[in-house]
Amino acid sequence: MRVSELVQRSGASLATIKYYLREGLLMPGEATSATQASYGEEHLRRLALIRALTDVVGLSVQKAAEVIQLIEGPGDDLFLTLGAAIGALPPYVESSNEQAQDYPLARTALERLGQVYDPDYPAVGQLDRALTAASAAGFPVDDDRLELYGAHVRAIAEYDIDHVPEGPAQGAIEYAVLGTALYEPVIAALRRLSHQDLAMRRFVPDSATDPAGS
Amino acid sequence: MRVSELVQRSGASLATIKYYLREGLLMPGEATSATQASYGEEHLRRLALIRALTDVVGLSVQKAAEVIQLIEGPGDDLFLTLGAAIGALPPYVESSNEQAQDYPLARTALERLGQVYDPDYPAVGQLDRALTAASAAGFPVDDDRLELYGAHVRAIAEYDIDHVPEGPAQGAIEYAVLGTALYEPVIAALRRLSHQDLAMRRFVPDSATDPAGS
DNA sequence: AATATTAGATAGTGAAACAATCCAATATCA
DNA sequence: TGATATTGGATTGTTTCACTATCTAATATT
Repeated sequence: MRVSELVQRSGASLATIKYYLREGLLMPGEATSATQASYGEEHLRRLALIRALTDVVGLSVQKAAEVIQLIEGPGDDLFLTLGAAIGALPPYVESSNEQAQDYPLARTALERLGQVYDPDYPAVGQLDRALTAASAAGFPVDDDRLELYGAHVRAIAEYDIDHVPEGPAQGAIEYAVLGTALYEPVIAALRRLSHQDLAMRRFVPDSATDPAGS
Repeated sequence: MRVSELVQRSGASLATIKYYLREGLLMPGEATSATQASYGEEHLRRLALIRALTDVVGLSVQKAAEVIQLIEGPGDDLFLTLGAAIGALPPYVESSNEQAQDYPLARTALERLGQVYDPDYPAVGQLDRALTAASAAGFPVDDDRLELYGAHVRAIAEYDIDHVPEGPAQGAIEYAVLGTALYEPVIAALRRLSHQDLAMRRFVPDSATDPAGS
């Protein structure tokens, strides 16, 4: 298909597509002449991925480009590649490429959960920041909460790991990175909706049979 | 304390503090003269909250202002206030203030989970967007995954609801809004770290006693 | 009295994410 | 075959955001 059709089917404007082409998020179409190129279904899927990463996950275009580069041509070290991809996900913590950070809150939390972790893994810094921010704002995560959250999150993570597709490392990386990124908003939304469900059942008597409260 | 001390203790620059004052995120200090005002601990806490909402939760300054307004002076309808606050949280979905949306994916998902929900609640749109984006990018949420996620997320939400502080509605709103917002990054980071923990235990034999793999 | 600080107002800055325009080369259609 | 439309490639413009800087006049501090 030509660009005009890609514009129609993807919903993105021509200017936006050209921009993504320039920034390397979208691969160029197969050139058929000096002024024509043909695009395929993979371009449509890519556009959907870009919108998912930017609009839903909340990545900047540059971070989305990083993630896409990583799942396109993963390095030989699976853990390094995965770590780099996780590091690009929000909330972004600038990696201290010099001295290793201490991350005291994250460390004690992970020890309490009995979890194995690599201190250089970006998510450690992300956890520390999240715990620090919650405390500073007056909502510290106490041990009870941490343990309950940890147990249920671990069950979710186990399901994720159990369903890594077999086959080439490429597919596993893609599943790991995009599954981490794309399912997070799902989990967040489900939690918000569970809050509402529980609150309605508890505080609004007939809500179970009359959701809208009309 | 004077502004200079607030600058020191908060880590924010004077220009930034003035900006937050202008935008209504930070309440003005008590004026002691035409060119002096005194600030207290509540200003420090507020600054920490602003940074938590912007840096960690990922809100824009304007959305953070909305959230702060809502928890400062909650309306008389608890559910409306809560819905408005949730609506300001990312991923931001513009509310269709005209015709009610359909949200087919979210609807079937919530029906399968047997959850009560208000279709006007912003999280419904957020869930739909997240499910749609995941599908379009090639990672649909199948029923098994949905049910497992749903069950564990519900357990987390139950803990949240069980620990709503007693007392005035003001405190409950604040807990609900900030607990929703501030604990989400904690949950996300814990999931990422559980992935790593499980992957290491599964694929790297001695990792349980040698986390860094040194 | 000299110097420093501050509130309040206004203007400026740099990055980000496109959007618009231009040109020359090709397609497409009448 | 000629007129019109589309496209690739490059460049420039626009808008928004989150600050940052500057200025003035009044007050604090030394």
